[in-house]
Amino acid sequence: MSQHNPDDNQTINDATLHYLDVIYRLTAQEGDVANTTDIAENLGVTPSGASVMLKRLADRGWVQLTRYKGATLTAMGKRVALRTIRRHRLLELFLHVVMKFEWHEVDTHAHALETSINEAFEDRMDELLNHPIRCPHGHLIPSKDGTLPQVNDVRLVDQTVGTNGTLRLVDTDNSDWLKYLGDQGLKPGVDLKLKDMAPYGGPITIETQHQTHSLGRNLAELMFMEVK
Amino acid sequence: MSQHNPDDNQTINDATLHYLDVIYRLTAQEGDVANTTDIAENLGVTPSGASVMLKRLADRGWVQLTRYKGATLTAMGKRVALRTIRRHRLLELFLHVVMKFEWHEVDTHAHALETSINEAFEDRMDELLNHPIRCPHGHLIPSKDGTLPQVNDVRLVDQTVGTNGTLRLVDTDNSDWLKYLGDQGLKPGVDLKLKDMAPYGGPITIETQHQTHSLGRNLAELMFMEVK
DNA sequence: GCTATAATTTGACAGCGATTAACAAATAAT
DNA sequence: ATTATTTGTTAATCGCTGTCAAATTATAGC
Repeated sequence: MSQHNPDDNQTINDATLHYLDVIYRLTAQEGDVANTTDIAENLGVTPSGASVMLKRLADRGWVQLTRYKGATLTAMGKRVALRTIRRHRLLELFLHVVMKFEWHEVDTHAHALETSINEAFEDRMDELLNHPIRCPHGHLIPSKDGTLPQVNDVRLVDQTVGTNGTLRLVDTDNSDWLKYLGDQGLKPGVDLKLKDMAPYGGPITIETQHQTHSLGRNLAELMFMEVK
Repeated sequence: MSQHNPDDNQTINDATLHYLDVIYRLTAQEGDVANTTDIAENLGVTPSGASVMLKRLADRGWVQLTRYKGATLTAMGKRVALRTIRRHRLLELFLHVVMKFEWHEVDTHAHALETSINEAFEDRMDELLNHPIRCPHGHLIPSKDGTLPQVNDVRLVDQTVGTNGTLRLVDTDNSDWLKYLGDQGLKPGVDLKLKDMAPYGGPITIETQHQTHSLGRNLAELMFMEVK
């Protein structure tokens, strides 16, 4: 499509938006550079295809490219990426809260829609959801001007045994893992206590109101909490 | 976009879906043929562009083409078109009822989204809206197997003065006209009585519960009612 | 029936986002 | 330091949907 957006994101096409989105996510930590292979993988295209496209995006001013090194977003690219991410996360929450999709289903739907909605739709979701700051997984929703809310999320695995707090973010879009965690009641908002951390990458034991859970390190590493 | 639909409408691309949609609407009355210029106009492309694309659609089996005459849909094309129309109309109603958009705004939004949603989204809207049979303008929503509900809509201008009934359909997507009629309270569902029809294409006078309206023939011709 | 006009199609080509195959640079391993 | 491996780029090409200009067909008027 795809160019039927009634307004804004003016004439930026779907492909560009998806590239910017992916590059943004791959360079989320300050100083990071997104490499061609990762970008290609995230978009489901071949590295050579991504390479060609990245050159175009650089020519058009969205991307800062260092040959054989990788890509970052320009200020302009970042602004557009944040707008897409805002729409994606608002969509995820909308799909979950209003349309009653499960939290592990919303990413796929949101992805398909994020480049088709316009500003009025974005604004309407924002109103209906009462200006939320997080998607169902806990990711922050950028404001329209591209700023992110300030929060105190810390990695579960960086805390000491005995820490109390509230689960705030599960940082993955892997549908299977999300379904598993959701079935256990481990979604943002639950209060929990860190009971045990086995050494050498062993499992983490956490306690919620109702039960005790033992999680592999890979899953635990995705989880962020706000300490009480 | 645009090919990010998680499922179904398998790999039929946006352009194809929009062509089929337009051709379906231009051939709604039995026996009609859609001519190239009209199709082009409805899609915002040049007639030559439409001509090229129509040839392709014919080669791919969506369209029945008679050179220099016009296009109709094949059974396959009709099935796909009806699916898109179903999604469009469900979206319109969803946008109106759930997202609180005005009835004259929904067509544009629905158009942008109709090729991006998947079957799960379609089904969910259908459930949330309780399996509706009409969009906000009164157009019928085809079922998933492509059948249209049976109704008794008749043209207002074909009735005799004194007829009572309920407004059921306003057959236009012209946003200005819709806004005007909506502001007058003339939306599907209102009861009305035909008070007067001036001859020679003159205005039609109708009475609703609260007031009397005088409408030009062009507007009146868009309106369909169910006679009491 | 012939001609003027309108509608339609064809041909040549462009832009975009992909692909594959061949080549080049960077990096790690010995 | 040289080689092998991994990663990235280029060149040629494809499929898709368009454009414009020119040629063709249909249609209406006389």
